[in-house]
Amino acid sequence: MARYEPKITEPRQQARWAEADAFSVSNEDTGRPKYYVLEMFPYPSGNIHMGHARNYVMGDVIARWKRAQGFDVLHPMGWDAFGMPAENAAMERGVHPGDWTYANIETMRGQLKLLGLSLDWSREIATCDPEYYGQQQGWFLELYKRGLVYRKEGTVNWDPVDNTVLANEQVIDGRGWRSGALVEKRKLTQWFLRITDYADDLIDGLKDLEGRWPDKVRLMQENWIGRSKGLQMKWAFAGTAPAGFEDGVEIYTTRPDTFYGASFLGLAPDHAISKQLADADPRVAEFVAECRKGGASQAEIEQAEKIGWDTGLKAIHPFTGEEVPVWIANFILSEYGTGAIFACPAHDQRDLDFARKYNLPVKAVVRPAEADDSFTVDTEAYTGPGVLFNSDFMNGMEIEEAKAAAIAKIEAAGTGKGATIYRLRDWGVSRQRYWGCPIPVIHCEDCGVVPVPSDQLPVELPHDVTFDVPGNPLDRHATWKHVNCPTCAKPARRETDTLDTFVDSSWYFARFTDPKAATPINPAAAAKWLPVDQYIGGVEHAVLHLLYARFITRALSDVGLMDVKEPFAGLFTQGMVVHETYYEGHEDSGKPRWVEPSDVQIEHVDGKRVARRLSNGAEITIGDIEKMSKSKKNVVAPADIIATHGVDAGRLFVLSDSPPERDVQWSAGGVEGASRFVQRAWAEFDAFDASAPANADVDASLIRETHKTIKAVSEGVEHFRFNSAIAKLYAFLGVLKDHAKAGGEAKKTALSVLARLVAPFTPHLAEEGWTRLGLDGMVLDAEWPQFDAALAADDQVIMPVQIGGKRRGEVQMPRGADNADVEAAALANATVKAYLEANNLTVRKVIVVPDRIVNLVAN
RNA sequence: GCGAGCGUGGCGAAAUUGGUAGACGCAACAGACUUAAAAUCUGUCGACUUCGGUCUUGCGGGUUCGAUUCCCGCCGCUCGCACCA
Repeated sequence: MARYEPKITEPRQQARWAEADAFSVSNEDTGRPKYYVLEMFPYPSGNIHMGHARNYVMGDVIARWKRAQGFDVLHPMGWDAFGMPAENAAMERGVHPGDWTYANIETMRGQLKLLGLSLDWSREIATCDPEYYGQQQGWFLELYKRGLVYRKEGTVNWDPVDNTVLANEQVIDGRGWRSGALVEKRKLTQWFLRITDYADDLIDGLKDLEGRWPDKVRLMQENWIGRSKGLQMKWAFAGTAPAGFEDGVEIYTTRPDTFYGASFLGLAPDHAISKQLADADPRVAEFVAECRKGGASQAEIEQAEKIGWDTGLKAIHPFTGEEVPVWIANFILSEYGTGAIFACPAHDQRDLDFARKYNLPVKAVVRPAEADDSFTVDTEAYTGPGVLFNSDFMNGMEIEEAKAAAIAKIEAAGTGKGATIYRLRDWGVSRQRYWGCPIPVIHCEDCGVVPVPSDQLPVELPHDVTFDVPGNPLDRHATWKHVNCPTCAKPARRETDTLDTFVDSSWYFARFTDPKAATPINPAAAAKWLPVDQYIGGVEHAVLHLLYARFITRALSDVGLMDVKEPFAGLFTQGMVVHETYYEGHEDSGKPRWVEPSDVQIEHVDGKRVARRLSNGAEITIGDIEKMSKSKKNVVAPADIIATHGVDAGRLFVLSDSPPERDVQWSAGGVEGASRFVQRAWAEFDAFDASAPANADVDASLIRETHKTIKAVSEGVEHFRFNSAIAKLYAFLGVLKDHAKAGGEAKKTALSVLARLVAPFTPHLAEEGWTRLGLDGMVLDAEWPQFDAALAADDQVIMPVQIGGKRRGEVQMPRGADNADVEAAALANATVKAYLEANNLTVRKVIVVPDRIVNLVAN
């Protein structure tokens, strides 16, 4: 028997698919239902790694499976091609970012094609292509016209390593999401997109995604948007008010029920009043400066002590008329709410810590239902449910009731009103970088901000730029920014900021529906294909890309460019590919020398795993299992696996070992197991003998097993349980082996089912098997097999007999047997009888779960 | 601190309306084939056992005829947010 040679068969089948142009899909109506499956497109960093491979293979399984079910499947691929690494390469190696990017795309496209993915390459796009970003500039100006884009001076997050501004979503633990540098605050005039206009809709829309998006991602978005309902109101000052605050100071609270526990007013150090006082008094200025010192990292915030400054100002309590002091406090954020609060120490831990430190009053106004009015608070604020007391008109009310009453009273007085505020900030999209989409506006001294006329789009990046000094190459380019104003023709200045690359990826899925359209989006094509039915990618984009894309989809629909609300009807977040690490030296000493897996051999000594370097035999340390990364050298390249085991084995392994949402641990043994599967499956196809006679007994059993397998694999694929589906396929191979004597139609059907069921996972093997069976055409065009429910279940079932919940015997019964018959059989069972007698038990009750189990309750 | 998820053999894991715990794979061990090794094939593979059984899904309780699954309380790990009023 010939060994299966992936090196020969895989290129052969890929050539057949290419010859047939099998994966190009038309926008014409075919009468078939549509299905759009998309994986998050890659940044062209240089190589396709195992993480990419797992992601795209998952998408390919879905795409091939849906195709077999008769759908028109759109499965495109492109490149998220703008971004900092290209500029870093330019700085380090003197190559042009564009040249570097396009060379990487070339390499990676070749690597992707090796994977045998059912991709429609005719729709390929790269976001750095002027054809793409020019259309992006087009819709950007549409949003500008509608007021969804604006420019303002504000405090922004400045990444001192990448020399650019970052959006809030891109700052993690106070550090740049890409560079890891500590982010600084700077005042700059920047472009913003009004994502906050959509805050409510973005939260409310999450409900419709229930069941199709992971709960975790929906929750993260909800928390990120951070909607809270409360009261915004002014507190008047007693005596002289700060200039401009004669009406009082505006505060925000979610706990208006605790008004009577108010102890002081707190202002953020950046609040306008704080600044005014700081300008007048150097001691205040010094205090404010002190507040700014604390960093933004976790540890620093946890340790940061609450500090305050008594301004000497007094504010008037809106209900009691009493005067309360006004403090500047470091724990109050200027960016949230109004940057000012009223503090109720008894029911807020931060306020309490502060009040205890500065000896401010602590008055409890909410008590647990079971406590009485003597309830007080010591060092722990009471934030639980309860009843109001010490609160005049609110006494006896529950918290929610009291909130409503307090808001109503303030609204009646006209000093404030109920308000909903959000944690979400508008999206700052200006980047002071070269390799991005130019913001298509011109600054004219006379006319102000002037959009570039549409007939002058795209605004293309200049090619001749230098990276020898820090800063924005566009800004220092000799000629590019000097243009004449489109309105008055006077000399003017082109905007030199480029757009955040997350803008590029916020609409690419729509562009894929007609990537050559003369407008950003072809409405008919978008209507045909959108939303994306199944989107697959990493969970790290839960509040970045996935939130931005939902926003842009809504915005583009609102300006009439398409008509879609949610871009991704279904989302799946897949786990990473991880690998053991190996090193010489001590990790603790800071200088581990990482060793590549290809240079490592694992031995078993006294039952323990010991690693040795192949090259010199030295014993080395086995480190943690971590995400594959170049820095730790625990990388296995897809191309190497393909060369040694073939694509199909690699595809099978990344899906077989762990549930798709969990990390999968790459192992040499694991992929060898997958490779064995491919060989064994081929052996079954290859052993097929069309002339072998039918064999009634064996065939009947094989038919049953075949239908069971169809059922299990179909359900596994449907519910993203690829590992379970593959386990069933392994088991089916065992069945085929056990039924070696089967013949005739039953055998042929079983094998043709095997070919179709493995096709999403190991498509090349499937085609080879299909051809070997003498079947026409390609598996690719074959229908997904259907199972017969009656045949997918055994006609005889083994039912365990439990006594008191412990298994004591079993009876074999026909499927669907009457409970009475089952009970009789169980009681008549010799083993069961013997046990009952030996333990002197009498059966009191019998529970029969049809086709499952019998439980005898006895004593 | 707040929120969410997870915890099952030596390892990755199955067991989705409460019904035979450990499917399938890896590793390991034994055997066959081989001059030998690899590959391949066959078998064993949760723990203890007086071979009758007993115990076993992080720990402790509870509900139930029956719990990996539901409830309560701990312990541990992972992820997200983090002074958000």
